[in-house]
Amino acid sequence: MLGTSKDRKLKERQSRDELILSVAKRLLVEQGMAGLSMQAIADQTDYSKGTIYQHYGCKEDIVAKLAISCGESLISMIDLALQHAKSVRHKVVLVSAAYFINGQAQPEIANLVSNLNTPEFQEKVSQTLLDEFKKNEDIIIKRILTLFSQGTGFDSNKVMDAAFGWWSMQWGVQDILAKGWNMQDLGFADPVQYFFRSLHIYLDGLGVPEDEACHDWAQLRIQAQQIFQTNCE
Amino acid sequence: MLGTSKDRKLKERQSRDELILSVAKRLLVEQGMAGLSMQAIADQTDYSKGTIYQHYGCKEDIVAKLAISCGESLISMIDLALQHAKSVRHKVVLVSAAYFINGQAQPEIANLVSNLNTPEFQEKVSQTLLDEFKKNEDIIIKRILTLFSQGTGFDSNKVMDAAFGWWSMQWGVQDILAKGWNMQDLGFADPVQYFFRSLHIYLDGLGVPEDEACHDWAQLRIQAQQIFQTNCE
DNA sequence: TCAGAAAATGACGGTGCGTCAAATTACTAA
DNA sequence: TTAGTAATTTGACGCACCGTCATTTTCTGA
Repeated sequence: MLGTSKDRKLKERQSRDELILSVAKRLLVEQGMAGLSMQAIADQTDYSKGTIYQHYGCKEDIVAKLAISCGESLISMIDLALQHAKSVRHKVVLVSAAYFINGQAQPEIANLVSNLNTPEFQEKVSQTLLDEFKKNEDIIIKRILTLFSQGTGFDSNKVMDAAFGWWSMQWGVQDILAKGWNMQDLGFADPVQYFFRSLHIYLDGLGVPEDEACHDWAQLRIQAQQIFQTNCE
Repeated sequence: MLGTSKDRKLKERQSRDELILSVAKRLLVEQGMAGLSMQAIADQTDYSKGTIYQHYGCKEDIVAKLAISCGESLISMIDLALQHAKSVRHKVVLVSAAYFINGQAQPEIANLVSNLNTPEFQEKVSQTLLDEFKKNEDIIIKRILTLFSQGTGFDSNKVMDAAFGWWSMQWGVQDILAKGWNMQDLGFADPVQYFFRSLHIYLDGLGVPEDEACHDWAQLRIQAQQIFQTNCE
């Protein structure tokens, strides 16, 4: 009987936690970072500010939590991509596709990631969550390193070069998309398409063998969505 | 006599403007974005808040102004790079070097650039300054487009691809450096070196002819600093 | 039913932004 | 020189948000 009461409390706490996160997410989607205030979350959850603070020590912790779970869904998509594709090139391209599809599924959250790396943010967010967030980045880069070290014959230096280049390119585009940087004005109608073309150029430079299965983004997109569907429903 | 009085006022205003910007810059360098408050600027300039607000309608405008002048110095460095280098590859590499050297000369300011592209920021900053900022980006991307269209034989599509890939890579690394993303933990000791290696790989993929004059970053750095010295003294 | 623990609350102090009526300074013309 | 006017400067004020904590409310188990 004692257990029951504790269990119930735990469940209640957890469901409230979910409520907080979902309200935070909605606020973020509807009003952006500026609209995300602890008071607003309190109002919309019908709890008081103090109660919210028992779950998260600061606004930044909430944002971090959202970003972390977004990162987790990305990782699981990446894993599916790596399982599915055969050639190295196909794998790389599908991993990038995972980024875009994950980003399109929850744009507001995916865009938070770049905030997490600012000093102002890191000063405030709790160490635990920051570590968790960094662990996700670590996992992804490790996946990329193994990806490039298997089946290419690259030595370890070249593997690093390859991973770094991919990483910076991916991050660059991500940020370009995130900031809504109007590439149209600069003459780039569809950044994602340009990205994939550039990525292929980079892979050419690395000497990664071609693979027709992954040259067209429109096609790849459908392919990727099928692979990732477990995460998209 | 009437003119003199007006002139004096104009000069006073301008010198105060410079004072405000220099104080803002110092605050930014010493305490980061968090330490940059209108009150702090007022205190340190010995003017009142109201007076500061006659120069800049909001904090964001000040940041924008700093970022714009940083962008201008970058552009002049890029122009020097383009004048100086002969081969396409050398030009591209020197332009990237300009980014790094400009960024290292004034890291706190260079890192602001990514802030300017957030929606929160753009909501607040004045349209005039935002336009000016965007014009700088426009200028740079145009330089890159001409760079890739001259002496390569690329058709206009390939020129766009080339420019986009370079742009995203450059921006990706810039952000990685800006956020102090500890690449060391991930195994990348010197991101800038990795970047240049990746850039060469990308240029290889594009089919841009090799040029020994620009393969080593340590060497290139010295070269670049000489070219840019007019901006660095 | 009730005492004591646990949890929720929101008023409060603190900080920063941006405004604006009042005070100060500068200018002009007699 | 001086009185009146225009321009400029000032900082107190209203507002919004953060994070805290004494008080109140709810829960628990005897």
